[in-house]
Amino acid sequence: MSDMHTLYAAFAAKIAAALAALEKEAQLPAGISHAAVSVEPPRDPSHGDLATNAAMVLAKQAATNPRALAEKIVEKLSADPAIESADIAGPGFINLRLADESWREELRAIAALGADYGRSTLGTGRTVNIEYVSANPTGPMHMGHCRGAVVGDALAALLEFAGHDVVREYYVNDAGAQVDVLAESVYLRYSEALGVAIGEIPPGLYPGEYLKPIGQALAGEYGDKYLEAPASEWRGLFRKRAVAEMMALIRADLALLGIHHDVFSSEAELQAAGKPDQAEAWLRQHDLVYDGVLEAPKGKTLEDWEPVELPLFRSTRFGDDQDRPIRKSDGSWTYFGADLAYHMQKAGAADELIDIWGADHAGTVKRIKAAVAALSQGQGKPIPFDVKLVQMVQLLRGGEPVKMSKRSGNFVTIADMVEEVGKDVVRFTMLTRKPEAQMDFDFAKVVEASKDNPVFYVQYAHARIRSTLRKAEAEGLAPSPANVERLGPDELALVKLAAQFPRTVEAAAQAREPHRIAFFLYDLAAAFHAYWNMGNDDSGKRIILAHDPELTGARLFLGQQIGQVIRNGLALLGVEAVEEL
RNA sequence: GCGCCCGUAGCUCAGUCGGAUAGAGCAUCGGAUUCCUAAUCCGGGGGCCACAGGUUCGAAUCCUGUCGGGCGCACCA
Repeated sequence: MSDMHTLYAAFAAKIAAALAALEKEAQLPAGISHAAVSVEPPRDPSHGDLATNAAMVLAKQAATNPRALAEKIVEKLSADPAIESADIAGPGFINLRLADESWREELRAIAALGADYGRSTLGTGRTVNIEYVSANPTGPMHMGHCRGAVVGDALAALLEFAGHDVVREYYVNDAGAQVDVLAESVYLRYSEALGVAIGEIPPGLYPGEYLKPIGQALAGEYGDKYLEAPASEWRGLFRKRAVAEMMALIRADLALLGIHHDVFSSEAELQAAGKPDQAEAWLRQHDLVYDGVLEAPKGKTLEDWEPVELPLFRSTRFGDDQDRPIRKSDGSWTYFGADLAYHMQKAGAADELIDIWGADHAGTVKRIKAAVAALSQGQGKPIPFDVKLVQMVQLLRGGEPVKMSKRSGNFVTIADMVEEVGKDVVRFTMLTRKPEAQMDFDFAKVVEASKDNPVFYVQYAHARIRSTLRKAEAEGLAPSPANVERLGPDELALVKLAAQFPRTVEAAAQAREPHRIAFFLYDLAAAFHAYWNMGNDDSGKRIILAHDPELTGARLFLGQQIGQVIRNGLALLGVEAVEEL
């Protein structure tokens, strides 16, 4: 389905046609760029329904002044019956007022497209791989993972709705030192299950209770077979088993948030397949990796620092502070060394890559972007690659910071959080802020069902609509498009707002900012609540009017479509559109 | 010391590839409920868009610098 079905796109096309006609008549020079021409609703509704800056941005190239050019454009547009008026305002804006029928047509379009209203062809034919969460498989998901998980998931849904093929991917870091520590921690629980007194968990190991069941399961399966055995005999087995169990735990936590990935990629498998070796060989051939010694860090003094020769990637060529090691001194891969190979693997099956990272990894963005650029260009398939950084969330309860201690394994888990405030509140709250700004998450505020909480506000608007439709049905009244011409200005104003949904989807997808959907829904809900309350002051403005089934049908139809748009938007955010509150 | 992110109303935040008189919620003050869900609505007050320069027809938005907050800064991930 073409995005030309939406009203804003259709009028952008009309303006383009007017400009083309002027070119043909040599009123405009041919071949000038129209890229800066925009068609948007003016901030002030009294200016009209649509405004374009075409005359202002083209005047210089056309060697004329904006108002003179605007007059010519207006002349062309005025011929269109869908355009009721076209006026020139301010420095050269062209304000258009559309015929009411245009808005009624859009209302019918919402009904016809239903759940597909707002879907775009923007990304058709492009596969985007979006990697998010990728938490280490060493324990349950905690709050530190939550925002990135929600933002990544909403972005994936948004890009999909905008026409892209989307691959939701999770990188399982099952090859580093941390999973050996995990294996040891599980071994301790295994011993414990066999009756060994383990006492305090030694520092450096994972102390969480969640490892106990794995130790017990292993004790049940293997008895005391590994109790006296050297680590070399059990480490691999325990590691593999522990990672599998942790990933099951993590998937369950993600499911609580409504998040499901398409692909889980294992770092260990990547290394076993020799991908990092291949990348290193190529980089060395092209003098992008060399053996060298790093300088001591500047900002702080490290007592145990000593110079070591390592294979270094020349990230300084790409604006990084220093070159970065791809292997450790024992020959094993650094995270970065494996990660660059991993990104090439992803690039093989996608046209674009997006990573969602926590802000604490900001320092590593330059090196990975540099490596991906170098490798993908060198291999003849340069790939757009975007790293979105998600800022920290400060957890509060009634204004006081929630204390967390990593050492004791005492942290706020996602499971706790979803249980306490609910999936919808967690998701919506995380999406009502732009990701690159820090945010506070206050348990006390967020569960207040009315005050500070936009989730309920939007859901309430939807619930009101559904409730009205139920009540009307009980009275034998049904929504109908038959008499939409009886809808008045207050009602068409709602349509005008809802009609911005498709362009909001496209703008949000292009900017990769799912939070714009959340704010749009808030505005639409507010407009509906205001409309609703008109019926409190003037009973003639209520939706259900027993004496006038035709007008009632038209208003119910309007409400039905507003509800549809709210549902479509909430679906992108992964928030439920409730029937009642 | 260096890098990245942020700085908009008392508080929490929006602000469309630069566009017309900078918006919303909370808080505060004043109103609306015999009536489709008042978990809602209507109205008032509240701003040197951190500061200083620059770019241009036009800057909260782009550039430079300063100040303030956060995050990070050897073979951790």
